[in-house]
Amino acid sequence: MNLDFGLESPRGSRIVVAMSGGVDSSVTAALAARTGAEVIGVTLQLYDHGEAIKRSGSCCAGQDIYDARTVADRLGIAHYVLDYESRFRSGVIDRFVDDYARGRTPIPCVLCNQGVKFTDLIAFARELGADCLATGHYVRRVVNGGRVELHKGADPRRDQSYFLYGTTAEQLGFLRFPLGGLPKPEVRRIALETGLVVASKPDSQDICFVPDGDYASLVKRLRPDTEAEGDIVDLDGRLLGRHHGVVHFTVGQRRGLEIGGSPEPLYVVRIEPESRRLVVGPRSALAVERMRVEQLSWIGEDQHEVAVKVRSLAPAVPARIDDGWVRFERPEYGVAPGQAAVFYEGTRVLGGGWIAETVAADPRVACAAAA
RNA sequence: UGGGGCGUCGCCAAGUGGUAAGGCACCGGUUUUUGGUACCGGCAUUCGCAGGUUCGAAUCCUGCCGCCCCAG
Repeated sequence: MNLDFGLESPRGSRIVVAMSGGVDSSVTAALAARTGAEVIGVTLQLYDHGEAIKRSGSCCAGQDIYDARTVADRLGIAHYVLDYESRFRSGVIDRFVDDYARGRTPIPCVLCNQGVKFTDLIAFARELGADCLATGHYVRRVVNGGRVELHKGADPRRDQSYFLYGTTAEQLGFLRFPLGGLPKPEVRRIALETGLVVASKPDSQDICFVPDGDYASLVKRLRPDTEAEGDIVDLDGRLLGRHHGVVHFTVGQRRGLEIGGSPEPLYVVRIEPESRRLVVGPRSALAVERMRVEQLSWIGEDQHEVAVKVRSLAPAVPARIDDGWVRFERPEYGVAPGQAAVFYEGTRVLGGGWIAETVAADPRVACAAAA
């Protein structure tokens, strides 16, 4: 286990640890403390004073902040709580909501990591005179010659590299991910051995700022227009039914259409926010042959032949990048605008960007899109 | 109110005397630091209604109701 955090001499160094109040970041703090370095835990208060207080296992609010503090006390390290609510609101929640209003499918975790967590928190850590910022992400930072690389976490079921593709080389130089080489059970074991109160706390899941997974309520509250009803049509434009707001749907989605009677399942093929129309079709209509990716960011050099992930859980598939367009070697299913495309070479993260538009493999669908 | 056809779960639909397939939808679970997907499980004591025949009917008979088509 790499316990020196990549520091010349841990003793005498200062490590800031981002503590969410969960098991992973708590163990990260524990490992940092073991090095003998001076460790400062920082917890970001990101949203919602009231509602999340009783809810545990979310991240960065109420009970979780309390848990982080308890762990910090246990470890005998300093602990700060930073109020980042307003920037989280504008940098993550507002964009999340706007994406839905535009018929796209947002992925807030990427924005949160790139903005609030890394940009802002790194700046704060530097102000504190820290030598590095450690987080509990399951990714690996590999120093290869003079170059710092970002790799997938060793535990394939835990890998979080998809959410971190936007990390810059400069940020990577300052970051440390001590859990990247560990399997989750080992992390829990360390938590138990260290006597952390969060040792058996459930893994967080869903969107952290959305209580009980009901993201639609939040979006509807902030953008009432997203709950306007609309038509559900097939690939030929025939009316099949009505829906209760585009906010409830994402490209590739099957459930919730409430349209029965067809011999095979129907999936959302396209969302047209202006007309509030939902175009649905069979699974074959979901096949995408290429997609346009915006705001490309590269950790290393850019490349053309890559493996690309279009969602967090999905094997990376071979593709070729040309001028902002990514062509899949084989059609990929359920590619939703608004999601991230992340490029890999083996376990190494090359970079990524936002999926802006897709071109269906089935010419019928492409035609319908043009119409 | 002449002729023909049909009425089985929310939708589509098998089953024509032996004790209600399947698909879609829906619901639940599993998986999961995004949304979704996928997978597993649940889902008609009852076949438009009422009688009758039979050991036994969704399946046969009679009547009624409803819908569709073709003619007028």
